[in-house]
Amino acid sequence: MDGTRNSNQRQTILEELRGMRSHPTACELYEVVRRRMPRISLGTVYRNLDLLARQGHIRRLAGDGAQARFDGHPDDHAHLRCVSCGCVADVARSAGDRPPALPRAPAGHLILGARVEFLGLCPLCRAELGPERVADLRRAWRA
Amino acid sequence: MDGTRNSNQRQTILEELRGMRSHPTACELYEVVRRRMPRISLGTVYRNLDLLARQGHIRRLAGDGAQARFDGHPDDHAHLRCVSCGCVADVARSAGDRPPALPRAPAGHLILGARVEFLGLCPLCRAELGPERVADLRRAWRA
DNA sequence: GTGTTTGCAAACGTTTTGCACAGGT
DNA sequence: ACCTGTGCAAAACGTTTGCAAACAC
Repeated sequence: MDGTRNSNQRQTILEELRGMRSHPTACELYEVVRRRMPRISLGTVYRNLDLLARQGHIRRLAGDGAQARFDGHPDDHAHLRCVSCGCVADVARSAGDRPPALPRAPAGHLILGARVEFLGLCPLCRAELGPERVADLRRAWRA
Repeated sequence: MDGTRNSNQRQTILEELRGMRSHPTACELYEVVRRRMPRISLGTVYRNLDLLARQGHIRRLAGDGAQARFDGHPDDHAHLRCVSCGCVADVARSAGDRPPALPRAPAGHLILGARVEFLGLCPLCRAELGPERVADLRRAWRA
């Protein structure tokens, strides 16, 4: 029917990812899984994360340039990404907000959903930039 | 005051990026700029894209894993990213939709705005996956 | 003149891939 | 038994960095 089998490795990777509330990179998850399966390889972790993401069981958060991060809890929280350094923080989802209406898909495409990502500054970058730069950014975003 | 100078390279990179409606990767932009400045180096393109993004003049779109893409028109259109292959298509912004309300920022953070990214399937991946897989994805996203 | 920016090339870290073998069904 | 999944290591890829020379101010 499907061709995909339930390997121990895949199950363990999924369990461990589900078990953590953070958004680990592939390497971080590799380290965690390795505690239960010392002989697992990094390549296997990558292959399975890719597969699981394609099947929609987990979500891949694009790292802002370099590392991708993975989210085992696709639906409970929103993310706030620092526009300066790219780091990600969780944002509590408030009661009122609802997903944006889905637009009509361009020809041939299919729209499944929407992801809202909040953009801003983390404490470190905010301090590093200083008040003037921060004011500049606020102005730029207001436009 | 600022320390940054207006190099020819930086100006050209910004002009070319502003001149295109797509979301080129650094390499693609490098190729384009090279037609005007044959001796420019890829490193310079990266350095300037990074600088311009930090200053808020352009926006870096996190590639869904690998390449980062850059957007010279920060505000006119929404993006539809294929959850399978990661490619990006433009979506016309319809009149009704407005940016989601901004939540309270976690301590120390500053929220500047929100980006909505639609997720779905491009025509190629939709065909490649086949009706059953597509139905699975629809179900997974409805949850 | 001073300090930023560039070109070049080498280094870096992440991700992917080829292959022989192990493992699930 | 068949064919998918794995471990391993090497390669590929995007991106960053060190340095001396070039340039903007």
